[in-house]
This record gives sequence, structure tokens and C-alpha cells, in this order.
Amino acid sequence: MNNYLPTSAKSVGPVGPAGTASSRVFDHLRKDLVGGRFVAGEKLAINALKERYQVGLSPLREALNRLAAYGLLVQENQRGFRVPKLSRDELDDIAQMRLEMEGMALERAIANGDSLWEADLLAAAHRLKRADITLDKGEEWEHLHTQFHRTLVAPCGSVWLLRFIEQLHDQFDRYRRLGPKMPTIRQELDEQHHQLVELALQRDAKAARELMDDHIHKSYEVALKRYQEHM
Amino acid sequence: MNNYLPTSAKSVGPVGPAGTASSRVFDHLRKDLVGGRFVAGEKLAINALKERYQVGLSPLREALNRLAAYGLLVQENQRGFRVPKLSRDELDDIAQMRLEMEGMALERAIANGDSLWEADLLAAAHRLKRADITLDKGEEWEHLHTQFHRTLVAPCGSVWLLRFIEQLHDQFDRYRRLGPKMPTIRQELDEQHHQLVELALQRDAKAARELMDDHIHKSYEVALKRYQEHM
DNA sequence: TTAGACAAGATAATCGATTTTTTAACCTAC
DNA sequence: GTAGGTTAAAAAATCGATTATCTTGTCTAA
Repeated sequence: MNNYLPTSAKSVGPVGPAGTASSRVFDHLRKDLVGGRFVAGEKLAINALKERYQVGLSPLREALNRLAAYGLLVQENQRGFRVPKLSRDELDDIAQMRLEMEGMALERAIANGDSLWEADLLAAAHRLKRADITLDKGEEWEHLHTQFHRTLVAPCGSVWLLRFIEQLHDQFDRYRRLGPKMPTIRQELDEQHHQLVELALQRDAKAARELMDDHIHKSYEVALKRYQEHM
Repeated sequence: MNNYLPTSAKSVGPVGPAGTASSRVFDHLRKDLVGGRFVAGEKLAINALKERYQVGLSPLREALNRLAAYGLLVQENQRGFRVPKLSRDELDDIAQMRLEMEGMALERAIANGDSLWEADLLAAAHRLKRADITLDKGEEWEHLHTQFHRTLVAPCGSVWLLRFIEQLHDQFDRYRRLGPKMPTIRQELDEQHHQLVELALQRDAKAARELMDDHIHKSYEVALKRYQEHM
């Protein structure tokens, strides 16, 4: 796998003893930014972050620089870092791009994926369902959800497509995770995950893409609602 | 414009006195990496870079962190930074993604672009032609070429699409700029720029996209040849 | 009253030195 | 000879302090 992000950025669980302070704080900040722990538009007080993440200035600044290049922060020369503002236009843009790119990736994955993929996919879907049933809609569910979507498109054959999709997911989740749960739509979305697996296993690319479009569209409606309530 | 990169990263000319050391070295390193001034796979000696760019350790490391998150460097925890390797597979991936994304962007730009865009486009094409005629195939031509392609897709309406295209261009140019000029194909490509402008002004999205596909395909052949000679 | 100048405090950026980790050379035991 | 272990040198990461820049509040002059 051609990988540009530092080791920790791809790691799933917590970074082991080998992780640098810079990477640990990058991971942590990334999660916090995506999870909505900062106010959009807010200026980051570097000294406060030093305390919060128990880290020195140098590794903290390196992490902030990475996050800015990744798109989860805005960097303005001589005036530090801020959390990007949210906007309806951008949400629309992100959702539209997800439609295009994840659709493309899913079609390719269905064409390329081998039986190992099928197994991974079933496993990822199962783990996600367990979390659904136990009503865990916290960090653990978020992680399994990300993991499921990642697995779904993994064998698309394009490192760059996967990279862009990952980035778009992070951006999308800044909107989706603004507010509290919405159980009704949530359940509908959860069911689609299983239908996606079935269609993928049947290698029905067309139907799978249509369902994926619908899935992203429904998620978009959730995100939009939360964005509007949040205003 | 929703902008995540630091001020300097979008600036066209040299950064003014307001630029930070970090941003200056980011710009400079980016140019050098895209222009092939480093050997692919090479490990960067940070102390040597300090000398080369006349900058201290902190701003240099911040620049390297940004470049890694941007995809022009690979960062491995505890063992510094290296220039990403080149591979046939990756070149194919990048070219394929350019086809998809720039095609999409061009169609949208043709649908959205106003008369100011038409003027900008004519201007960008003209400047590029001047550089062609004066046989300047150096940094200046490269800059005008980038600028032309940027202008072409600018009004596509998607900040994220533009961002990804920019990134792919940088990656593609790591291959295209491996070797010396190839005057014959070069001339052919230069002519296509003007045909692209004409089709754009005529709002012929279909023909424009086909020509863009051909343009990228021809560029791909150049890049591939250089990559193979370079091995 | 208000635009502009100024100074003081706060914040960002950078530097030089220190600590930690990796790399490579060498040695020893099998 | 070679695998495994030790250590010295090199490199990466981090820290603490300094310098540069921005921000805010206050004052002055029109």
C-alpha cells in the first residue's frame, strides 16, 4: 500500500509506544475535530491545546500543520490555526463528491474484489451490526462504521481514490456528527449497510451503486438537518 | 473561497514579506519535489535541507509535515521523511483519476462559467502561447501551464474537486517532469490547449471532455515514456 | 466624535540545546 | 562463518527560551 500519511494516521486503534508525540496528537485532534468537539470557526488557542493534549509546542505545531494540509484546519500565516467554518454550500459539495467518488469506487471494488474481500466485508458488517444491536452509537460505533465503508471500497484499485474518499468522509462527518442521534433514520441507514453487502456479494454493481447513492443521500439529509438545527 | 492551505500555498508568485519561513520553505520544497530535484525514494537529510533552504529546524519540520500530509513526502515515525517512490501502477492510477476528475470538472465549468471566465481563459491561453513561442519550457512555462489548466476548470463549483485535481497535477508532474523535453509531442499538446479554449467558449461540453481525455492520455504517454527511460 | 498613532500585552513563529531513538559497526559465543 | 548482543555515532523528535508579529485599548489631533 502506497501510504503518505505517517504511520499513526492509518492506525486503527490507539498508537503504541512507537508513536511520536506529534502523531499521537494528530490522531487525537483529528478525532476531536471530526467528532465536533470544537466549534466551527473557532480560533485554536495553542497554549490551551498544549495542556489539553499534554504535549510540547513543537509536536503540537507539527500536528496542526498536518491537519491544515489535510483540510481539517485552516492555517493563516502569522495568525495561527482555526477550525474551518461550516456552510451549506460546502456540505452540498462534499455530499456530491462522495456520490461521485464512492459510487465509482464501489463499482470498481465489485469488479476487483476477491473472496478475501467478501469475508472482510461480512466481518465488518457483522461487527457493525453488533454495535447497532447493543445500541452503541458512541465512538466505537463510529469507528466500526468508518471501517465498514472503508472495507466496502477497499479493492477499488486506486490508492488516490481511497485517499480522497477518506478525506471526504472526515469532512462529511463534521456535519453529520454535529447533533445528537436520530434513531429513526439511523435505523434505516443501518439496514442499508447489510443490503450493500448482499448486492456486493452478488456482484450487482448497478444496484449496489444505486443503493450507495441512496445511502449517501439519506446521510446527507441527516447531516443537513443537523447543520440547520445547529445554526 | 474555502481555503485550507496556508496563504503561501495558493500564492502564485513569490511570497511577500508577510510569509513565514515555514510557508516559504513549503512552497520551495513543493516546487523542487514536483520538478524532480530529488531522487524518488531518497531519504531527506534534514540538516542538509536546513542549509539548502537557509531555514531553522522548526519551520523546516513544519513544512515537511505539511508536505507529507499533502502527499509529496512519506513520513515514517522516528525515521524521518522520504521522497515517495515512483511506480507504473501509481502513474496509471493518477492518470486515470485525472481523466475522471478533470473531465467532470470541465463539464461543470462549461455549464457554469461566465464571461469573466471566458476572458480569463483566453488570457491564460495567450500567456501560455507566448511562452511556447519564445521556447521557454522552463519554470515560467510550467507555471503558466498549471495556471491554464487551473483556469479551465475553475468555475466547476466544487472546492473539493479543485483541490483534488491540484493534488493530482502535482503528483502527475513528478512523472512528466522526470526527463528532458520532447518537442514533437510537446507541440501537439500545446495545440490542444487552444482547441480546449475554443470548445469551452462554444460550450461544447461533450467535445471538450473528449479532447481533455485525449490531452491527458497524450500527457500520460509522455510521462510513461519518461518514467521508463528513467528506470 | 472619530480616524489615526502609539504602546502594552498576547500570541505566533523561530531558534538553540537536549533527549530519545535508530543505525551501523563491532564483538562474542556457538 | 554467523546469529545475537553491545555500544558508539548519527539522526529524529522534543523542549525551553527568545524573537517577531499581531491585537487591543488608549490617547491625541483634526
